[in-house]
Amino acid sequence: MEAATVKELYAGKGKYLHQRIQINGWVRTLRSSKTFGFIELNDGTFFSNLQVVFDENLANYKEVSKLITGSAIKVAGQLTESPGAKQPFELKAECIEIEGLSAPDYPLQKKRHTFEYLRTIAHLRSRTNTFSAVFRIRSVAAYAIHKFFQENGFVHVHTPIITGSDAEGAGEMFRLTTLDFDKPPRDEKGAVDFTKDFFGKETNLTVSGQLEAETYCMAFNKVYTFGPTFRAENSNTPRHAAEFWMIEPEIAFAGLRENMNLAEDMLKFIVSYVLENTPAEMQFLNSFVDKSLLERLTNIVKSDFGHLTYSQAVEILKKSGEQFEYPVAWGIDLQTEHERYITEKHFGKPVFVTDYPKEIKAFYMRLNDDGRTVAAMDLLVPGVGELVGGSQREERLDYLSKRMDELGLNKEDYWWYLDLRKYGGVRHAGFGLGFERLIMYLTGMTNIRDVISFPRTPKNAEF
RNA sequence: UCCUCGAUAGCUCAACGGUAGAGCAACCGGCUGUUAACCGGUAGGUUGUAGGUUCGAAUCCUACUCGGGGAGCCA
Repeated sequence: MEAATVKELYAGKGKYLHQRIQINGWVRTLRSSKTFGFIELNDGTFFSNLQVVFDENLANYKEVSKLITGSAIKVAGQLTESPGAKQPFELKAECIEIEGLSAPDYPLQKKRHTFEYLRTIAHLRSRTNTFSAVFRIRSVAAYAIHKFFQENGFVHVHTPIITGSDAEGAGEMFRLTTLDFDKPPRDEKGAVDFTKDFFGKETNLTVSGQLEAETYCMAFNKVYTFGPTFRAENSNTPRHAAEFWMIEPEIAFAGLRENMNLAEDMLKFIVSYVLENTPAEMQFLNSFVDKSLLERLTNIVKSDFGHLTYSQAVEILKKSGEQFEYPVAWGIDLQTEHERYITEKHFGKPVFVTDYPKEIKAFYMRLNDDGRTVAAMDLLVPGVGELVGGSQREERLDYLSKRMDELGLNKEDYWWYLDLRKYGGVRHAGFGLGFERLIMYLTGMTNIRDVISFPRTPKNAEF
């Protein structure tokens, strides 16, 4: 008999009822009495479990009734309507084959565990309801992202993970080397001689694929990257990880307005797609993790995102009458508390803040006509804060060169980036979306370590 | 990195200067429709680590390690 899946049983709408089937899965919990018992079986294909009923007619009744949580079994029997209220059908076992026993010290109980404890058993936590929901949603969301961009004419670019430029300007980098740490080769000045290293120069793990993506944007018009990113910042917060995934679209012949429209369309598409395709998971998270999750996500799809400039945001904050811990003044970057006020209290929905002072933004952002702000945009969302950061890029070679000089950047390191402005450079724009922050937003999980399978954070690279 | 709170049985917690306990899990037994099943029993501990104060420390003090929350950096 070929094995069916629990997903098929739920999708089959009665097709399997009163049929003999086989299901392979893992015991989530077991309740037994003298002559019969129940097993909650999860086969990994679906969020919900299948209730298996077994009785003393089984040849191995005694062994089955003593199965420890986590054990793997194969069950053959007839699918019937269930008299119990909590499940539409159940499997009357005729034969249960024990495929892999679990040990008595199995660390997962049917009781609720703290997320902190589950992080210490990250190799097993995917067997819990919450992590089963989170990681299926993560998978579906990743698919939705590719679907959105592919269906809108974007080309997916795999930008390098190893980068030779040490000046991408987005934070501390992890150095990559094959040199012997105990006795590295030295040059005549006594410094480490990286010309003897694997690549013949200093190399690091990427902190952003944006600059490389821009080069492909000038060939394909619309491109996106979706890959891992590494930051060696000593950030100890629920929102930062040393290894995370980013989505970075880049569009040609487009400015800030098109950029914001793209971000809004993309976000709405992903949210709708996830809501539509993982209803059981969303319902569970809404009940046990974040009671306002469904309302918030539905609201996202329906509402038009807010728009205001940085200057307007500063005015609103000044007039708000709120007591902020940090002062509000034009020219200073918005603090987390300021961003939260704007998106959560003043607007109550996602908001684009645009046109920041050039001093607090990156060198590649396009200078506005006022000469003191750049065409930048941050998307702030309730609960998570900054979800998207982007800008129109400076396509004018003279402006870009001048700005790099002002900031003391070595233009030789960026020769290929500057070439883009020389050979048919056009208006273009793009943004970066932190994938894990999106997953946090989609699931209601409040710690980034709980939306990454094996999170890497300062002092933690277990597994 | 800074501020702050915490660490006691496998898990979740209690004991707040005077003999370390409970629920769940595990193990043994009972129970004919359970669903965080229920009922009875057994076993389980150098109280995060290292010092100090005290007749006596899980409890008070110091340092360190790890974890939570907040901040910075950012996505």
